[in-house]
Amino acid sequence: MTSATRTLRARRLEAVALELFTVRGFDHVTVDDLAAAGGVGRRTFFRYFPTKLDVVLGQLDDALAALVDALARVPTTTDPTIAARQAFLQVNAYSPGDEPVLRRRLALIETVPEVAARAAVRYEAWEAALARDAAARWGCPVDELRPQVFARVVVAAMRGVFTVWLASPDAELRSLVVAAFDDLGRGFG
Amino acid sequence: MTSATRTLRARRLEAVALELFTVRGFDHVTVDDLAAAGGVGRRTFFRYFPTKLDVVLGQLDDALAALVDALARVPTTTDPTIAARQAFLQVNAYSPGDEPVLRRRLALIETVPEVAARAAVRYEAWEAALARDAAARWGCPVDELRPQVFARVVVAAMRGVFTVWLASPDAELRSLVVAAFDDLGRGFG
DNA sequence: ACGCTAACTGGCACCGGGTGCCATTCACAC
DNA sequence: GTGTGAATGGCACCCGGTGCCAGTTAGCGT
Repeated sequence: MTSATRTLRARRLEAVALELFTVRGFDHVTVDDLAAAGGVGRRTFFRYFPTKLDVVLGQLDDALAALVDALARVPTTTDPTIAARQAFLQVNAYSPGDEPVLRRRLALIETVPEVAARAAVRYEAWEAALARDAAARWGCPVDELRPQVFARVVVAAMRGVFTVWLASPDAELRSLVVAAFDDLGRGFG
Repeated sequence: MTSATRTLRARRLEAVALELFTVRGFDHVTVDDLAAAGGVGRRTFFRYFPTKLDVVLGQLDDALAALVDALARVPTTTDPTIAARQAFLQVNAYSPGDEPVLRRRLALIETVPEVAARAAVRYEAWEAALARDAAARWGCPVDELRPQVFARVVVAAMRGVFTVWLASPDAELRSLVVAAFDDLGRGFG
């Protein structure tokens, strides 16, 4: 099987799974269901996805890679907050056609606690990347309070943005991101 | 069985479980082990703790209640950031004797991904409480961007504080909390 | 002291997610 | 064709979690 076929199957499985999840509800769909619906054996399913939960979060890793990339592109003299803002604006530049899928995904993440939990674990990698970047820009050790807090705070802000965006269909993702980062820059005092 | 006996058993189970977890590692301890070590049936174990994971997070709920309480005590005219700072300082006022236990707990939370995930779910309740409080103080709807971001950001900052505190044995928890909230108030710009 | 009731207990069978093992199949090279 | 390596998927198994139910215990009124 070529790697193109592989990602193809993965995409098929993912699409079918998301469909089933949104229709029947996450925990009323067994892995056997997913495998059968994807025309694949249960054992094979677990070779494509490490976990039932990870089907929902599929491309989060790609997004992380994109984030790291975008951060690296911002000049090292730039302030961490500005840099992070830039990076997130780039990463979240979805084409309008992708937004419905994104909405579905995020809705699942927010609705199903287990999936939310898994997402949180995934976000830790984001936090680590952001902390490293911020520490480099500030010229301080990574394990100091400031970069550690900064990194977690940025990811948290993005979560907040997604929540609000999900709740209000008319809101524009970009402007929410900008507003959130403005708050972070100015401070809440 | 009196409720006093109940919490007593729960405490015993919890203590034994934490011991086993730190010695053998979280996923090399089965629930049967925990039950047996606590001198209790497996089925009964699950009546004390809804999940193996929740054994580690035991008193987080009490802490949440304490937080809500502390927030309610701060005058409504006070700024949300100040109010949250106050509240967290109160909630995290551990007696020196409790710190070792707290350290163990937090270490487990940071080390074992599944536990971290569970903790993240628990923190959502904190975020909701903080968002409600902040919205009330700002006089805006809860579902707006600012309180939503604020709430998540505050919890994130606390997570950062715990991480740093855990990594440096000499650091004082109180001063870290203060420093983190100072950053939030001033902003990172 | 006696029995009644209600709560607590824990065994048992079961489900669903996840893994190791292994025989089979398939694509591709020679 | 034949051999080789990867992908497949069936099978048995482990573990966390739940419903069910029978046995035990604690507390109460009489």
